[in-house]
Amino acid sequence: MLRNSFIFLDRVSKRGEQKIWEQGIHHWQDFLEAKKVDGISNSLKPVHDAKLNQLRKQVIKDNHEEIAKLMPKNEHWRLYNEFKDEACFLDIETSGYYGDVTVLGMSDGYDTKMFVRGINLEKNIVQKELKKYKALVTFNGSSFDLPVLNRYFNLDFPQIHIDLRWACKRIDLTGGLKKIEREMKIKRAEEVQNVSGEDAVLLWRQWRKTGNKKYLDLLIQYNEEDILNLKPLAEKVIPKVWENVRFNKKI
DNA sequence: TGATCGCCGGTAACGAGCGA
DNA sequence: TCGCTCGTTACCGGCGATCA
Repeated sequence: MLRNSFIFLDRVSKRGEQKIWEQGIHHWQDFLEAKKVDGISNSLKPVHDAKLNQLRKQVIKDNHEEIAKLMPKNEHWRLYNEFKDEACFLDIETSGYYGDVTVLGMSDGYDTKMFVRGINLEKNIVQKELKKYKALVTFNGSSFDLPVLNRYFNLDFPQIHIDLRWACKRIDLTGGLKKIEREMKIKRAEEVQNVSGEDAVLLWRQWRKTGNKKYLDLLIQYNEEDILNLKPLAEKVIPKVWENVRFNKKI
């Protein structure tokens, strides 16, 4: 997917990328070997060649931070296959509209780690955990989770960031994570099937008020379900988005 | 090589929609 | 309800293709 992409080249739009593919140039190597590419001026071709070589080097070095900078943010989903084994599926709960972070869940797709305010949700612990990953996968994280975490902990996120909300939208999947999960037939544990983001706020308040651990456990389970479902969602959605882009079904 | 024309990308403004 | 980002649209400037 990554090595078939040309979208990161200056003055190459989605339509421009289609035109490159239509000329039989499907791979970076094809582009580098071509003496002339229609739609690319002779003066721009060496500039693009240099950028492709630069990106190729960063891929060989596995330098995810540089790759993240070179690829437009809204096209980071194209890096999923390259980095899915080093990706962190992440979701947060807060105490209200853009309030304090109460629960932070991270998963590598197999194991989950939960961080709870007042227990183990501390900047240095979170920072250390985040550093293990080269990519972050969220739902609406670019608008919510990452800005909130940034404000709460003053953290930077140099990783590749794949926001599944926008990947879903490209294949006409809208309406929030829970609705999309149902449409994609991704199951959620019965106990938290009817829990919403607003309920998560209430669960936190109940836990703080009563000290009854059942509220906290349910909140943690809800967050855990969110992050565990992000992986199957990415696995289902990203190949479909690529198919749309690659075969010009919808760009 | 220079002139012309048309297309395409960049940018700004605004709206939509999602999270808790 | 608030804050945020992305998508859409319109406009403008620049680039590329073509021709003489």
